[in-house]
Amino acid sequence: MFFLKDLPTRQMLQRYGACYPGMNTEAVAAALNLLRRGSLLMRELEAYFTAHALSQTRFLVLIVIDREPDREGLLASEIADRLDVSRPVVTDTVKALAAAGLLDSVPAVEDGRAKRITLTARGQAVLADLLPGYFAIIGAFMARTDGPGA
Amino acid sequence: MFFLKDLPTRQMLQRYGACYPGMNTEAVAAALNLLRRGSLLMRELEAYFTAHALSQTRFLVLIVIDREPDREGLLASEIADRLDVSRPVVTDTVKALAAAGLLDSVPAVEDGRAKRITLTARGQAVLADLLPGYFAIIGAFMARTDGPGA
DNA sequence: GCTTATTGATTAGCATCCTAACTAATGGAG
DNA sequence: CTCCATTAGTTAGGATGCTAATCAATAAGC
Repeated sequence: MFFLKDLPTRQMLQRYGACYPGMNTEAVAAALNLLRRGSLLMRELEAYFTAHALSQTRFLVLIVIDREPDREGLLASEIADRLDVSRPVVTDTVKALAAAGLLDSVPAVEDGRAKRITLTARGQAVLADLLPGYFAIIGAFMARTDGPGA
Repeated sequence: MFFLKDLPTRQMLQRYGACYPGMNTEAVAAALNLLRRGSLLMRELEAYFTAHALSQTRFLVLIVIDREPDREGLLASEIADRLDVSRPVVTDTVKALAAAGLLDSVPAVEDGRAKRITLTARGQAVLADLLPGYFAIIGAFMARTDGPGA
């Protein structure tokens, strides 16, 4: 998360640019906007998930499993591959979601080390319940911040 | 941080949109791009700071103090105001930066509760050292991802 | 002037991320 | 077949964020 509330003005950046000749003022201004906007949206989404006893990461775990319905569930390592989080995070997240009844985790028959992780009916229902609000928050945020002030 | 590596295609979003009538497909696609790009840049910047014994947040603390040279340092609560992090985070961050010799923290004369936090000469030097690399990472990232594929 | 509310900062406890090290199962080389 | 490298998953320990509760100093009410 990028926590700076008031981004430097173009003027301030140009002053920096004078000191650091290689710097692309426009690119930096755009990047700081990207970071700040992304962080603000992230905060809103995290609050939404927290209010529903989830988190961004837990939600994304549900999503990536739901996204491949032809597969008979995913392995933990496959989830980690699709999600740019470390394996231990997948272990903990899956454990929490299974405890909440949203995922099932059964040993894989073809590989004694692996586990097949699937959505339960309840997991699918929770996902379907959350998506409209998720899209609504995103839509409202973009409408609010996509203008000239952004 | 937004961890989903492969964003949903427009086609997948449109299928979702069919199920959830209120959804603005274009806005959602743009928002997911915003989140993912922001997270990728954040990762690069965090790696840069980690390699220099700092973190994004510690760096921003240095920045906000440096940004107001006319003030005789900032109070911890003023740092928290400018930085959208909780007070305890400021307490810990300032403590760590002071231990590293980058900040000074002296009791405020006009208010027995408060502390005036200033950059040391070393803190200013570290900041000046880090900025060129920071801007370079941002510039490279934007050049790489700002194109049509982004 | 004394009591109470507010404010600056910290502490305590929790959540979630990471890397490094570990266990257990698989699979390939000889 | 046996040994060893690889792979799946977990555990352990550390960093960093949060909220709620606490302590101390200031400010405000009567």
